[in-house]
Amino acid sequence: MAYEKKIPVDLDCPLRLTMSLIESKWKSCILDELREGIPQRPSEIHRCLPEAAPRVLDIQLREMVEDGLVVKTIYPELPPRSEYRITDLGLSLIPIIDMMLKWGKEHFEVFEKKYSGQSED
Amino acid sequence: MAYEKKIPVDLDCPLRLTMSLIESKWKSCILDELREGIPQRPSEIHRCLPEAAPRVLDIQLREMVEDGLVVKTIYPELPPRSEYRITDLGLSLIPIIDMMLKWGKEHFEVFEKKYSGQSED
DNA sequence: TCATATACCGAAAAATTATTCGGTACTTGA
DNA sequence: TCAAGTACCGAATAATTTTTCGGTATATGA
Repeated sequence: MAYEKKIPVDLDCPLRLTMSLIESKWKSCILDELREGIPQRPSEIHRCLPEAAPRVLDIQLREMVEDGLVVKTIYPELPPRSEYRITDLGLSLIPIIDMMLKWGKEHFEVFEKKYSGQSED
Repeated sequence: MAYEKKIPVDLDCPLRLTMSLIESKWKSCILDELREGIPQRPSEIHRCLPEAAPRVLDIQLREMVEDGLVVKTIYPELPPRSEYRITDLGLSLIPIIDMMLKWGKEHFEVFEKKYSGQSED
């Protein structure tokens, strides 16, 4: 595991279970990236999400493999090559991702105004 | 604001905008609690979510007020009384909460097995 | 030879979020 | 008078997550 948790995930709450799989900073974006089912190399994912530190994507992709949301294929070549592909389990989260995407687009302006003067202190 | 962020929320990504409103540990549960539209006092919310530290609920409720997901009514009485009620904006997130609730219930067993030996180290 | 690209990892630092503790102020009921 | 309940808040601490930095190893092209 990437991060050792001292407090276990609360499995009694279905809401928190679902959240725990997608709440990390880039996981929802990764799922959105892989949604078409086309396998992508880590370097491609990095380029699609340039604001994310490559190390975080590594870590979050590995967690998503552990959670069964994506699968990883390693090709024994040099220079090294590997690919990540979304699984059926990962695909089953896409409707949720879509609703969040839709909601975010619809309510954009409200928060654009609200947080326009964010980092001035 | 409760926690001062040094890195601003990425408003360019609708997904991350939506996530930022609900990803805190108890916000989705609070929305689920208030979904019926019945105003609830902080102490009632605390009792409904006994695993949450009261202080966190205070902070997250305040953030949700700032984000316009709930409204707070303070009654100028003694002992003090106040109530939180979900807004239309908050209600518009309920379909997303519902899908996550549904997904979590449907995929429970997989993760129950996977994380059964979590806190043994 | 040297820079760049590939994929990955460990360790430390920084940032964020959650928790605990103690305090304010006033009321009711034992 | 004292305990408990109400609603808060500040500050310190703990836990978690993200970021940065440097390193491994090999291949290609300038």
